[in-house]
Amino acid sequence: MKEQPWWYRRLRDSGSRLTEPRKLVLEILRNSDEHPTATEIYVQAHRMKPSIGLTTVYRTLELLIQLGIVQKFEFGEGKSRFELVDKPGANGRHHHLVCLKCRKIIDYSDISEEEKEFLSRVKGRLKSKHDFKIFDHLMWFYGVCRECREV
Amino acid sequence: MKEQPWWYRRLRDSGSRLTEPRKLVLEILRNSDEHPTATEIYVQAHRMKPSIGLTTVYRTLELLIQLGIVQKFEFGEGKSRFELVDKPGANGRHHHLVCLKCRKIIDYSDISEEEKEFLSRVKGRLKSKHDFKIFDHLMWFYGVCRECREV
DNA sequence: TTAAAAATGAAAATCATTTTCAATATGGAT
DNA sequence: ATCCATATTGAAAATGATTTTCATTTTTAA
Repeated sequence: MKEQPWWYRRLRDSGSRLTEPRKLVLEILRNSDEHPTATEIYVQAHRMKPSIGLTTVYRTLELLIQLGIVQKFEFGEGKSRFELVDKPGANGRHHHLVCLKCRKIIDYSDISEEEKEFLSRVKGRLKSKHDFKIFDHLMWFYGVCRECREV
Repeated sequence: MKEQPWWYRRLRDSGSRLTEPRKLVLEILRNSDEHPTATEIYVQAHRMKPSIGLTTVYRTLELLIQLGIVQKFEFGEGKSRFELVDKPGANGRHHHLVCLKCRKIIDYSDISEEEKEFLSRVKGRLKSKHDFKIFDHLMWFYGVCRECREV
C-alpha cells in the first residue's frame, strides 16, 4: 500500500475532489527546487497532459493556497511564484546586485556556507523576536560596478 | 540656502535630469505615510500638474528604484506599491518581514553586531567577486506570522 | 542662443491573472 | 459497475497593471 502525501487528505477533507490536474500540479511543485511561476508549472503540466489549461493551473494554485498547502511569493517581477509549504531546503537564490550608475542588475545565486549559517541565525532571531516563521528571503545590494567606477 | 534632499544628488550623479515630474513624484512619496501604488501617485501628481502622464510616473519610479531611492513592494494584490528608501547609513528600514498569509509587513531596523559584521563580509566578497562597491542593502524575509499560523 | 540628448505623453501593445460559460469528469448512491 | 448531481475543467474573452513606441517637448552644456 502506497503512502499518500499529506495534502491528498487535506484536499479531500476540504470537500475538494482529487483530480488529475490537481495531482499533476502538486507533483510538479514537489519535484521543483525553484519557486515556479504559474506559467512554468503550466508548461510542465502541459507536456505531461496536453489537455490541461492554464486557467486550471491558476485555479488549482489558488485552492492550494487557501488550504495552506502552497505558498505564494512575489519578488517584484510582476508575477507570482509558488512553493509547497514545508518543502525543506529550497531557500535562497534571490540575491541582486544593482549598479547605481549604469543600472545594470546582476543576479547571483552562489551562497557561501557562512551566508547560509548567518541566514539561519537571522531566521531564528526573527522567529523568537517577531514570532515569524521564515520561508524565504531576498537581498538587494546597491553599489557601483567596476566599469562605472573607472570613468 | 535650502538644503537639498539626498536623492537630488544621487539623481544628478547618475547622469539623470532633475525634472518637474520627477520632483513631483519624489515629493508625493516623501509626504505619504502609506505605500502608494503607481496609479495613486499618478492621481495626486495629476492634480498638481495635469499635464503629467501615468507612463512618466511608471518610468520615474523605475528609475528611482534602480538608483536605490525608492523601494518596490508587492503584497500579492497584483500591483506594486512604492516607498522612499531612508537615507543610507542612517537607521534605515532596511529589513522587512512579510507575512505570506495576511500580507502584513513589519519593518525592523534593529541590526545586531553579528549582522553588521556579516554584511561587511558579504560586501567584501561582492567587491572581490563581482567587483562591485556596495553602498547600501535591503533585506526581505518572507514567512507566516503567529496569528496566521494559529488558524 | 542653440543644438544634441534626455525626457515626456498618448495610444497601442504586452503580460499575468480572472471571469464567463458550455462541456466534462468525479465520487457517492444505487 | 452504472447513474446522476455537481464540482471541475478548458477555451476564449475580459480585465488591469505595466511597458513599448514614437512623435513632440524640455533640459543641459557649449
